[in-house]
Amino acid sequence: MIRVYNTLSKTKEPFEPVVQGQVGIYLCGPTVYKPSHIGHMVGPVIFDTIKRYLCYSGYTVRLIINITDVDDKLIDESKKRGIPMDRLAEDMTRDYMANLRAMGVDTIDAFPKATENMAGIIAFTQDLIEKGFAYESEGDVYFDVAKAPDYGKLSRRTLESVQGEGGDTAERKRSQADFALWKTAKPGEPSWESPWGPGRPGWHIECSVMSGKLLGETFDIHGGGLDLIFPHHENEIAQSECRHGKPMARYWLHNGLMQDSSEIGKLGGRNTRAAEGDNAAQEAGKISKSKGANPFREMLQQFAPETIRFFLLSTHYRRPIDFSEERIRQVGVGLETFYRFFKRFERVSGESFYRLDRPRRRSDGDFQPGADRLLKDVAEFRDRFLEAMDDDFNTGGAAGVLFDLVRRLNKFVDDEKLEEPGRRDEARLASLRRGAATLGELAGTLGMFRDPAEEKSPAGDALAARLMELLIEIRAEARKAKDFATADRIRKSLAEIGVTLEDRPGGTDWTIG
RNA sequence: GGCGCCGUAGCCAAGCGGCUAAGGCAGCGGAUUGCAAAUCCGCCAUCCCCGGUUCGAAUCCGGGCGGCGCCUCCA
Repeated sequence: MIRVYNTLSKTKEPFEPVVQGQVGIYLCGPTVYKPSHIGHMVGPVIFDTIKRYLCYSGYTVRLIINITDVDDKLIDESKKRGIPMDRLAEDMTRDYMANLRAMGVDTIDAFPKATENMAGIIAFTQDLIEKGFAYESEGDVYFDVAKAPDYGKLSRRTLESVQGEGGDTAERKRSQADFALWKTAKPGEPSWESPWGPGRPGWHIECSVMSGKLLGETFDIHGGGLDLIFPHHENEIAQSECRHGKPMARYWLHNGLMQDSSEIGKLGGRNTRAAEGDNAAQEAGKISKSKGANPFREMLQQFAPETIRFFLLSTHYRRPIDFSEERIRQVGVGLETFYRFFKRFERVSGESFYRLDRPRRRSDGDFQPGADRLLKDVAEFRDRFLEAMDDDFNTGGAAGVLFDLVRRLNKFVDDEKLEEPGRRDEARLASLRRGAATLGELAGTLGMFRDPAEEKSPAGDALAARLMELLIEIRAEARKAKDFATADRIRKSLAEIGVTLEDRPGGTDWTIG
């Protein structure tokens, strides 16, 4: 039984989709006006993982991420750069997609765009006007918040508390809390024809339109960053539920935001902030507002994608996560344990870990360990992993179990002395294989260890390989002759240029880094 | 000011009323090794503070202190 934390109820609830066995998920995606930074990867990686886990648990899952390709920020940026808005959006969408691919996020079924759904947006808006939930005003169309019966139920706000300043549209709205469904075009702005004149959609409407079109009027999971709860998701609910007269989504899942700890100041809320004036710490906190929000593709030069993915999954998705290069580096060091085991597995079994037949479904992986001590432990770790994931997708807890599991497998290889070729009988190898396949099965639900990690040693450098072979051979002869001075000199000199030697019963291995 | 989140070892982090408080990084012992590397074993936490509820609290309630998010078309 999977349980999920629902922002709507503020409690964990048993997960039951609208249609048995099928799940629809809508995740609010980026506004494509700038290259994506690491903060943009948090949601996709988490929901990609959630989809993997739900599929693993037997559900058929449809996962949608929208692309906002028309918006004030896009208009501003395209002006600044002197390129058309659609061209800018296209470029930035390509950047976003490339980053998702690098992160192993490849379970997204559709990326609907606002500009490709204008007819639906206009129809939706018109319908809201006809039903009395929205009104036109000088070419703009506003949602009449006062007409929404339970407005504020997601963010727990009262109508009085959301009366903003209203900005330059104040006099056109009935209430300051009303929000735009359609905005009339200013001269020179991209626009679409509508019953209210040329204009473009407001921010929230596209999500109501596209989620309804692709997933139905009531779907299962709506996701996004915590910062979207108000006003974005609140307004989506108001639009969709007023139009359809039924709940928009069953479960509202919100992920914590990436923060830049190097910029977090000591300042508190907005009052303090206002008092402090234009302090540098104004930029503190969320990485999207931070100077440290470097393009993600630059970060990919620095860290292995799988390391970044594991870093994002190392804590519970609802918690904020501090960005720090040192932390990502430490996660990378931890992952080495797995990569070394995979090599060890191949050495011992003669098979590639990555080619193992991994159970794809939870039910396929169930097994009776019988009297096998190793598999008994493996089964126990598997249960613990699944228990963590069942509990609101606790990837941090689940990741910890993976370390327990790999340690147990290493211990098996140690105890049974499988590094010694003579000890590798079929029974022992079968147990080890089963254990490794289980590790692959579980890690697969996190989208981890799907393909061999990039080798640090320069691939295809045949010369280096030949030279190493030679050095290792000379050293082996020296060791045999108990000439440890020579043997150690070789190893030490290699260490100085970053090459590590590892002596094993079956021979000597070398690694770079 | 309103709404909400968080505070567990040097750092990160799981834990959602009940066995000895997961795991990672760093550190320290030991096994193994000719010496190493890797691996394994072991050690390292008065759970921010103060009250309360309970047979029993890191976990629930109240109050402090500290940090953060939203209320500004940011994922």
